[in-house]
Amino acid sequence: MSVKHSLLSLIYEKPRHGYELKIGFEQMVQGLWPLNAGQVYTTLDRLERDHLVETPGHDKKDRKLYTITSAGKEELWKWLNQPVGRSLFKDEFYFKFLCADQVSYENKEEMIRNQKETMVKDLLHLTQLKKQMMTPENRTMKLLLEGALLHLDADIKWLDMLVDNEMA
Amino acid sequence: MSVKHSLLSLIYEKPRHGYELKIGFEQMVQGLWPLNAGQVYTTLDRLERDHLVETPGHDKKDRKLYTITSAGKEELWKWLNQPVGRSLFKDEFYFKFLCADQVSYENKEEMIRNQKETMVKDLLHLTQLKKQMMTPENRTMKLLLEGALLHLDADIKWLDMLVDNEMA
DNA sequence: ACAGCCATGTAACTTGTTACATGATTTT
DNA sequence: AAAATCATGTAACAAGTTACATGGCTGT
Repeated sequence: MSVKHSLLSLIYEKPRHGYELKIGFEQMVQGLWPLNAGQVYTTLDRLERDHLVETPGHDKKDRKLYTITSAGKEELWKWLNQPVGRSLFKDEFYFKFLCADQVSYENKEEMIRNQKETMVKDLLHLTQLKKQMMTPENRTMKLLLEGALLHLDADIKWLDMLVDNEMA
Repeated sequence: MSVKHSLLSLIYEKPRHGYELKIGFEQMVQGLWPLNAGQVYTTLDRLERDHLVETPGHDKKDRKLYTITSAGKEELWKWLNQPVGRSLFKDEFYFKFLCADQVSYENKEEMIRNQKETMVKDLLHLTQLKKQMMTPENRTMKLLLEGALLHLDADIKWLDMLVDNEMA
């Protein structure tokens, strides 16, 4: 969603080199968002091009150290304060369902079943993950997981409701 | 999220020309997702390049008529049946909040307040919209809106919970 | 005549993403 | 020595998005 801004966040914390950012990112998202290493470098190139980060020097092992610029900080604050919108179609499933309606899709029930299946899997996975969040530095992640689990609960109920409605 | 597939859906229904697709799209999403006319044409070019649509002829007013190919239909069915994933970071706000945590953002409360504000606005807007969905052909949209409203309710409550938690 | 919508398109750019290449260092 | 991980990068593409140009048609 915004690899770019997450890298800015990590660099803001302290100057880092490319690989360190990859590791930092994965820690931050608890491996829930796999990131191709290459993407770190392409994104860093673009950040540097836009003067949001700089590379004033290297570390002892000659790895390029990225630091955030003042423009970079501004961009980061701006992004953080910008509310996210597009309530209805933020969730792609709504959009898919609308398209299915448009084409009078005959397989809506299977579609819903598939969606529910992955959501139930996610529910279990995130529940597991939440259990592991016991230290204070995991407090935020735990809050997010709680939010996500509430979402999933609601979604699954809504999908059940949809099925009832489809059969009527 | 997938303009491409929505255009396929509209073309599947019946052959259409570019502008008709723009109008169709906007009707479909009830204007909730503004679409630049140009995007229709760039997307159509790419669909044609990938042999998902064809332009076998023109209509009376010499407008290119797009029709869906069998490959296009397959692609559409595939997309419809593919469940959407990435539960946690599907919602960009979660990700933002994580980044805010990473940088020890001091303005979390404002961030949350801003987010809540737009969500409340959305809530009102979508509630209005839902009231207008009275005809049978609006049945699906009404269901989506109900889902989205449940989501918004849950989100707003969660945001309130976050604020409490931040102050503790 | 003029405003406004109908209609089509292009050039340029952003972000995300992958596949692949390459070599160093560390662990087993 | 072989395997794994550390580490950096490039080329290419997908999808979204915008600004802009252009001209026709329609109603007032």
